[in-house]
Amino acid sequence: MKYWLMKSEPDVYGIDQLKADGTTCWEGIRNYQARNFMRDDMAVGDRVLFYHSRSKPPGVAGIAEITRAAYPDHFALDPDHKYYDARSSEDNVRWVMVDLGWVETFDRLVSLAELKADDALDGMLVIKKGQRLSVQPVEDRHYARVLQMARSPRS
DNA sequence: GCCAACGTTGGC
DNA sequence: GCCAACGTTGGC
Repeated sequence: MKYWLMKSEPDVYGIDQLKADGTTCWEGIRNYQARNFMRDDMAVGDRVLFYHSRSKPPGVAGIAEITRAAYPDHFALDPDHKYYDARSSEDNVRWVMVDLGWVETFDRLVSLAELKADDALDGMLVIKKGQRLSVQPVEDRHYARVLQMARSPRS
């Protein structure tokens, strides 16, 4: 099983919404690196740190899991949809999506500031300056450490 | 809301 | 294939 971090703006789609929905399709990824991770490396059962971006504060809000592996993002074919991509066609959709299922909402948000301050998370992608990738791989030990932080009081 | 950092596009 | 212009992301 692999571990990931996926970003979402809670104003748009937060972990509470995922919990309410149970599962959702993760459409609208329009970055090749993120797409390639989803298409080539994600598998059903992989665990995801669900990260709230552009919020106060930003941070990891909980856990999701991959419930369906990559399949074509058909929203790319709909001219009226915000995720329409004119370069995609029925037999060649350039973008993929996966399905996410809710697993857990942390009792407390583990903020970006905390992630940055924790020595055990050195090298984690999300804390790197200018890192905009909305789908990122997470090392096993980093994933375990974030869970540990979520389950202990803020120090 | 600002703007630095980054990815993509397209003219040449 | 270079790179300037542009659009987007996301912390602050």
